[in-house]
Amino acid sequence: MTAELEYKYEVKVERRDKAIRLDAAAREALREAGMMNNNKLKITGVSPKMLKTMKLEYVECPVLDSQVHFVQCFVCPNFQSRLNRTVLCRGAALADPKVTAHAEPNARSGTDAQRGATEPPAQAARRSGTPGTVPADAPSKQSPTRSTGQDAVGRKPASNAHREEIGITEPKSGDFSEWYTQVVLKAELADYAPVKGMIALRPDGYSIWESIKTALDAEFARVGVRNAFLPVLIPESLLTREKTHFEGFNPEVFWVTHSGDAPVGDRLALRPTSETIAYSLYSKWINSWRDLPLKLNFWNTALRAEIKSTKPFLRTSEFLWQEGHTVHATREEAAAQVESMLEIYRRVIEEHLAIPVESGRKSAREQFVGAEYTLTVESMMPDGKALQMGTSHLLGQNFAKPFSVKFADKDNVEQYAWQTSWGVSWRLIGALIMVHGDDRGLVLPPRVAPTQVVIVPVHSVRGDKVWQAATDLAERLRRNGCRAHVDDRQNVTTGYKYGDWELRGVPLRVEMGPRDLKSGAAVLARRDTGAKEQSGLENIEDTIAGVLDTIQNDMLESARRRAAGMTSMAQDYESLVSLISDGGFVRARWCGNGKCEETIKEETGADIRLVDGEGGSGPCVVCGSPSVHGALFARGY
RNA sequence: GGGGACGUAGGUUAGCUUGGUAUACUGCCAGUUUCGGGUACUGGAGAGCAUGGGUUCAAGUCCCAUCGUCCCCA
Repeated sequence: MTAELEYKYEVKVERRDKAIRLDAAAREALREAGMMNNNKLKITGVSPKMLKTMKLEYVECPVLDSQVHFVQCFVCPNFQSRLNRTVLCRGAALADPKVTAHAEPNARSGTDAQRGATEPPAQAARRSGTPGTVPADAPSKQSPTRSTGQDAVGRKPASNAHREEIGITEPKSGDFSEWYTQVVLKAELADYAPVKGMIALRPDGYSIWESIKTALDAEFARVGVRNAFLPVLIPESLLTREKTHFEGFNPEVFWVTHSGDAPVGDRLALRPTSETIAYSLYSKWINSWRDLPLKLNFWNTALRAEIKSTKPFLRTSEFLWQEGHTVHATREEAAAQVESMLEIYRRVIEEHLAIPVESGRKSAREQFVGAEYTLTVESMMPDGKALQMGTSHLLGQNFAKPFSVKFADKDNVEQYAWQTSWGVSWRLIGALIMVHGDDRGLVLPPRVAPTQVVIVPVHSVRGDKVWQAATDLAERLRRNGCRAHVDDRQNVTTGYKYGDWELRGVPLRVEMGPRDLKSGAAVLARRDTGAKEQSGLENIEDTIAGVLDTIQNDMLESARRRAAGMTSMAQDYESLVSLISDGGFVRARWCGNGKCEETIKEETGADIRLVDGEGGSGPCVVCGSPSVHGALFARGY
């Protein structure tokens, strides 16, 4: 009996009438399944407690459809008395549509029931791991259909799905936003944190940030900027001191209102930016012209509530950045500082991140709240939207006055100081991903790549000749100042490794196998172009250094070409509108009037990314009045 | 401001219509095997189903509420 019990029928019990009824078909089915013996019925889906406490009234016996199913049955000697629960069945459910049935009331308890209780057959079956013999009658017809069905519909897609799961499933040219998110997550640059709009930076992501930081620090040092640190909490009174500035940030400020359970007196803001706290301190630190210029930079995070549309690196409620704050004796000197910081940004972004930028001034509408003017570097993303890469502000004396940043000049006359602030954030990482990434994932320029070269030993186990050669090569490369890594994982295949490192954007892969060793060579595979070439092992450090340089340059060049292809020129308003809808930068003349800017914003969604005066003079594209402002329009992030 | 999707093992996910303590893949661990473009086999560990209520003998499944996340359009 045991053997016959492991199969396919599920019997559901409902409360309806007072009787248990099964029709002939159901009885037959149950009998086949061994669930019914004479008038003794085994019922599924009933808890012991249920059987104890309720009157069983109605039994349905739908035969399961096409799935392997675990069916539980209960031996029901007497529905009113105590019943023991036993597991009887396991196996493929088969066959026909529902058989709803009615049968004799009062199935009564019997010795079977007791036996079943003590020795549940199917548990035994389960333990032994036998899937249960399929009864000959039921399955033969359905079985082929079902199995092919499963193979076609279930199995194959499952394995495909797995493939896709590892790599990037969305082409860059498809749903760009989806592609971007996948690259961020799967290349393990960052992950979503439990709080909305916040992300965690993983080692590779942080490493890129460190590269940016290192590059900028070197440039900052060159122009006499030193690093320092400021607290994250800013008292409300300070934050509100410069009205315009505060109003610009107010909606985005996170407030700390309690310490423990006790309310704090003055609310404390989590810094949305540090101007206010910095300058309140600067006023203490600066007394005379001899204290100037004061040039400090702060590497920290800023917090701004992004309630809507957050995106890793591009719009996050907390972001890593640097903010520089300098103080000067004259406006000219401050203005020069603003220029030179912008130039530093341009150079670092192009030389290290290999992203071409446009630079210019923000319109009054777009500039930093509290600034006299704002300079900006902007880049075009492959989806046709512009991204602000960095800004540099001339603050004039707008903050010096409310914060009393004053100094005694050489004539001992008290003067308000002239100030600047400037910053870039981890948005640059977002730009890096978007500009260079491809359908296989991340593509990193060598200068900022956490791993510049990955060496994959082929046909190799740890400790053998090939492995030794790979390890030696890595050591040579490291000594040569190259970030190299040997992927000697034993549990994944070579092909997997290739795909894995491509996803992560490693610029150069070196393949070394027995064949290569024999010929004293290795294969170099470029991430950016996919090109493979053989290289002799002699002086391979130099070859690789050269290839990395080439990659770095090529990436900038190809990004330039793509950017150039996304910049167009509009002579009149109609062409401006149509060009904007195609995406990319559109250069046009603008009279400088905010109303014209507003019109374009409203009708096309594009704003003025920057004004650089290029393109000669002529009529404003909107109002036609004479203009000397050449401007770049685009939709933006 | 508007709209949509969703919360079940580390990840992806089945189950929800027709309530009966959960499916598979992947990843992970151990071992064998493989390795020149995502290897195969065997054996393991791993979730009580976002949270709180309610209905019920019984809730991942039904009802109510709350919280949270993601995406899209302005």
